[in-house]
Amino acid sequence: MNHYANQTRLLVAIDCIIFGFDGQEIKLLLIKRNFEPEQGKWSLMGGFVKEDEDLDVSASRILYELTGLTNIYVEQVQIFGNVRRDPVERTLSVMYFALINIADHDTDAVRSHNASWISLSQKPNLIFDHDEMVAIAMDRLRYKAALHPLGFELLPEKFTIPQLQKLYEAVYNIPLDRRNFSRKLLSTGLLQETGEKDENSATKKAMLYRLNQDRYQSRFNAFWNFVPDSMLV
Amino acid sequence: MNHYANQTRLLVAIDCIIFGFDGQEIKLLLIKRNFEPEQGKWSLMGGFVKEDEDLDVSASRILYELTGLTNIYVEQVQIFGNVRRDPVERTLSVMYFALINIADHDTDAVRSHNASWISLSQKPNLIFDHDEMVAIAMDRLRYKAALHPLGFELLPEKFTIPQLQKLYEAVYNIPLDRRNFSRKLLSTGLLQETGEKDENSATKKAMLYRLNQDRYQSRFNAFWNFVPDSMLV
DNA sequence: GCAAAAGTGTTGGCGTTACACCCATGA
DNA sequence: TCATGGGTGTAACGCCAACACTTTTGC
Repeated sequence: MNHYANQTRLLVAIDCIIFGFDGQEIKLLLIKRNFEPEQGKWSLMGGFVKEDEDLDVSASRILYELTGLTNIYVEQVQIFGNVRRDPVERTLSVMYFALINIADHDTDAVRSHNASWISLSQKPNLIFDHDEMVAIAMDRLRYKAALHPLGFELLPEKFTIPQLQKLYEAVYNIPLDRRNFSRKLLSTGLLQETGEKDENSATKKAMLYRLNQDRYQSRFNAFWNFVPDSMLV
Repeated sequence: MNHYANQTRLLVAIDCIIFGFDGQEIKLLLIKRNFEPEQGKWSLMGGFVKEDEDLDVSASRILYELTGLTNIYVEQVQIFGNVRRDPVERTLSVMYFALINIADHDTDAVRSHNASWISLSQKPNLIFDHDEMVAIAMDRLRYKAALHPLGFELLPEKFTIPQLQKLYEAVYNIPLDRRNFSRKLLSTGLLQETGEKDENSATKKAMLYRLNQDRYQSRFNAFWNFVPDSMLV
């Protein structure tokens, strides 16, 4: 037995929801399509899965093509499989979400793909079911970030607590108390002091921290709420 | 443009992790394969996605074939896509988990598929990557049940609080305090009294409740911890 | 010195835990 | 009437939201 007979084979694509953070707002990396179908419209970055390519590898390849980055944080969210989701031909789509630091990426690669960073609040309508994908990815981000310390991938390697707070405020669109946020975060023991300070500040310079990767991996499931319960209803 | 040229098409299967509860233990519905490949070994229930079938429909069809049940609680977990996960031929597999009340299902359909309910503690090794799928599904169940009131699908329509407690104890393999469990649960307002009592008990008969479906839907994300934080590390 | 941002302390309320106690049932 | 399991009460503790105060920096 070396193959399954009489079974349908289907096209399988990857679509990437790429989140970035510029210090103020959550942004999405979107492309204005200069190819068919739906040329001229906005969509997520995507591509077809190849014959000999694991799904995760495929997602990483597509992200690399657009951003020039390897070792990005990616996470499979779900697969979309409605028969008529792609009007050209039935295509399944595995949705991945990625978190990257906007400052890191390769601007040439982005430009050559006709892509741009667009804030969530100004997102245009996207093709197919891509709007729904973005909504689901955002929900996932909120859900996870409410329970786990998340989002370090969206910041520089060395970051300050106020920067991380800004990120959380952007994710949930609410203000958080500076003092409580800081204490809760430090109590996790996830941050290592670098001894340096943020020179960009015009006033008191905040301490720069680095993520303790080992502890982050091992204690990821030590749940932890950054957001008041009332937010999550 | 009516199709995508020069792209690989792939086999896509569904595999179902079917959880049940018998009042004491969490069980899995597994089949002893009387067909190739891997005839004679144990596996999850599965099947190929058809040409004109949405993924969720495909999962429901496969569950119906085995259990005779419709309107089962199913949830897509993730897609497995490693190139060599199926030794016969590359096959992607979309993993679904289902929760059903063991007492409900169609025993003839189960028997004709050579399937059995097997407690997690006695699970045999399964084919391909199905062991990994079960582990991931169990993690998902634990994760969700820690945050949301979950598992009503595993119980009869009318159930007692002690029954639900037994379920939670089985999911986490830990004892829970009867009194605290009961109060926490009632405080959610998710349970409606039926006025009836459980006649099966030999001692004091517990009150039977019914799930308030509307409230359950709308407040699912009102997070809620049944399990001490220490369990979740 | 002043405004603006960062860091440290203190409090009260609320939810959770860990118990003791009472009730219903059948043998 | 006793054993078993179900239901209600409560006190201590800990966490967290809310808010006051101090420190650093540049103009």
